[in-house]
Amino acid sequence: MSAELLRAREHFIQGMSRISHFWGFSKAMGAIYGAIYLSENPVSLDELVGQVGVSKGAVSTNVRTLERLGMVHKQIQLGDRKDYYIAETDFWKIVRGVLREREQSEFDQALRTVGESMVLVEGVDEDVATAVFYRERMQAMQSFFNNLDNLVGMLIALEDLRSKSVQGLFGKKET
Amino acid sequence: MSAELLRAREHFIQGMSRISHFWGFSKAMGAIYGAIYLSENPVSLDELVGQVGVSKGAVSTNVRTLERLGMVHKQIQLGDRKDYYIAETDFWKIVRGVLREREQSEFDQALRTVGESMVLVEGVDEDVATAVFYRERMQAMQSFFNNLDNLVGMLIALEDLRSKSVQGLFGKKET
DNA sequence: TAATACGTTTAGTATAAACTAAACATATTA
DNA sequence: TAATATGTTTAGTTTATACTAAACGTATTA
Repeated sequence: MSAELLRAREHFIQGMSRISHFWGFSKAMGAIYGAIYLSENPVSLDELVGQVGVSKGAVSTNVRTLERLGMVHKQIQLGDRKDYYIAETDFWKIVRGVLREREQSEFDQALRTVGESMVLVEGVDEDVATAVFYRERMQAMQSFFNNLDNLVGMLIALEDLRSKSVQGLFGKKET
Repeated sequence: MSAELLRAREHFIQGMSRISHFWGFSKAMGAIYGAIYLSENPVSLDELVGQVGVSKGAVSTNVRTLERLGMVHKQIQLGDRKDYYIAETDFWKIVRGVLREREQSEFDQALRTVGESMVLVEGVDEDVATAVFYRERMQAMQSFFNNLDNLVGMLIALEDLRSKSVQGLFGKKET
């Protein structure tokens, strides 16, 4: 492969690493996704080890996470014991997967914790003024998380619509 | 303050730590915000040291970040050299601030990197098939980031509307 | 001017995350 | 059955992050 293409690939993969890290995943995971994404053919684990330059163990665990998130798909080929991977290219589907897998459970946790705190404030009959204040604030916070939850739900729904070929909603700056 | 309230406060603050960490900030930052959020009166840096249980240096840097994000506001009181902090309670405003400060710059970076990679692919006249493939894939990725960018812009706009008292859009599950 | 009260910065340290190398389990082939 | 090829798990190490303790700078007071 020409030096230019190699550099382009390298640069792109670096960018994927950075984004991955930003979203709270490991850099290697982003790099691995990038490598798979820029492959015309399904990629084996050992090829990834060579291309990305991390150990087999790291590739194994990272690729498993990628699969769980629906970012790559395993492809077993007949008469070949290797696992091959291809990239999911519907990014909105990926966003849905990540939101469902991570954000939703975190949001639920947040809601639960705030709710539990509110329960703890119930039945306090000393420090009345402070208790009232706590209730108000916690209530406001809970309300926010509920709304955020709804908003994420709306986004997922919108993306579901979009994936069903309703076009034009998000295309303003499309290049 | 009663033991119940203290426990409620503690639990709430723990939750804020967790959320903070989830969003890629330090746990201490969330705890500090929680402590300020649950204070009826403006809180000084030294009070925070006592309440949250981290060092003065850590409080100093974390509270500065909180202020930069618009999550707390400094309040200087006449004839008092201490800085006091109060919590921003408009969470959508906070979301806007965080989006603007962090996500936007990251999105821009992502767009730039992908763009640069595409430039590197331009003018490759060997490996034509591969170059075409790279261009397609990178193009699709860039398109996605553009759309994401637009979507975030839409959200900020929606929240701006909401903050101008257009009600009912996000209230479905409000408690 | 010295002493005090504050917030900030810095050098060093602790901790958590993610990696490597190697052992391992399992399936396939010779 | 032994040897090989594969993916996974584990123990240990590296690295990045966030903290602590203390020095520092600056403003205020005595």
